[in-house]
Amino acid sequence: MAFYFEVLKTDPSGARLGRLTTPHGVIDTPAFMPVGTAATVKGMTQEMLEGLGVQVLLCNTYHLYLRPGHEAIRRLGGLHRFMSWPHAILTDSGGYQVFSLADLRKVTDEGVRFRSHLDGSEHFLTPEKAVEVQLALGSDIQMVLDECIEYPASHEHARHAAARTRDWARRSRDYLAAHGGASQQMQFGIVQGGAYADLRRQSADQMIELDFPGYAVGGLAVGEPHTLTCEMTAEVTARLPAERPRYLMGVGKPEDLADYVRHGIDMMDCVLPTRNARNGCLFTSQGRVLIKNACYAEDPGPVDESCRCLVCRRYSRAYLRHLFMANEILAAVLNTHHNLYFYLDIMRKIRDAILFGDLAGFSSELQARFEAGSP
RNA sequence: GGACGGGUGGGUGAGUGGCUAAAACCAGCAGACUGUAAAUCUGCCGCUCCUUGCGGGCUACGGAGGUUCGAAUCCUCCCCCGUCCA
Repeated sequence: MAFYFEVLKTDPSGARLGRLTTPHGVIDTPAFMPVGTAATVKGMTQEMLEGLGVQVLLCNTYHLYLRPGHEAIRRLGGLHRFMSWPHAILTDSGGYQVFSLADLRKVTDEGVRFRSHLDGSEHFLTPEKAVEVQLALGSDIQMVLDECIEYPASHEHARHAAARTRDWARRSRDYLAAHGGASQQMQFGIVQGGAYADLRRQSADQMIELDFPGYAVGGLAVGEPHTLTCEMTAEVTARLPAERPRYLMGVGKPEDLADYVRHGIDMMDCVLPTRNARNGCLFTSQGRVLIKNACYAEDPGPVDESCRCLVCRRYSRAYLRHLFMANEILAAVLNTHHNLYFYLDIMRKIRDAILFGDLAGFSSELQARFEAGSP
């Protein structure tokens, strides 16, 4: 079996230490997946990512379908070879673009009509098409097309989106099976339901009924309070089968990662470490450092005293600020490197904490540090 | 020496009588960023006062005068800068 998920240890909190085996390597869970939307984690080379210990990347169906085109990538030997990433890849379905490109699309039961953000051309993304594109890309894990909605949203709207997501999930599953893809790629169903517990439970049950090899919780972290994100997540994970991986999509802030894990989450992804890095926001053990702040102009110290990453070991805040202010490309590279290291380091510590039975302690320590504010 | 052109807030540079503390961009200061339309976006950006308000006062478009109810904008002289001619 090319895919294999095992839970090695379960914490009393519900946190799980696990291992997801894919044709392109093992993923130690709980795992954080850097976002490489357009087949690149902006600013990072694949070698750098490997050096950081990244085991799985997230890439995007919608973006790669538009450019360079999934067929081109197929002809070039698939996404792994195309982007020279021999490790695991999870592809998102384009469901998030239903949310983020709300002005450029129209959703119907059949699918989503997008007007390309690149050239205005029209494209119709159906659940089947999303599966087809992801098959062409050859990712290890593919996501079903879902309808991610905004927060706040009415119960009615959330119910409709969840129902549509369920229908799309069924179509996605069937399409993959009909094309013999189920043995090549793991397909995750996505639970929706907005901020409504009853809808979340219902959506979870429906996804379980469809019997996916893995499940995702989508439509969260779109503006709602963190406690609500946790509540919704808990509603879902309480019902999901223990032996299958759970992926909370699009989270989160560093200080919140352990909370999600404690609610039974195995996988997460987020643009925060990479995007914020490019915008000059560095995550540290003492809180956020906005490196462009004037107070760092002549600060010879490292970004984070207690960080062991290459950037913190070698460069000063003053230098990083200079690079940022001067609009140097290296600023994005170094900042991204640090932030990803920071995230992956937290995940490492989380896994250790589960192993040693002290996740609660680690979690509150994380929260406390961030509440203390910026250094 | 002469002829043109030009001197605007930290910079570039709009603005040719009131709607102008003065466009826009840059620089600077601060903030945001959660399955990436993001190396993006937002706010502030003369000084000052307070009852922080589409609030008051002061200063400001090379300098000094003047015209006008009102001038960065018109007039006079002066000082600088550029180009060209001697």
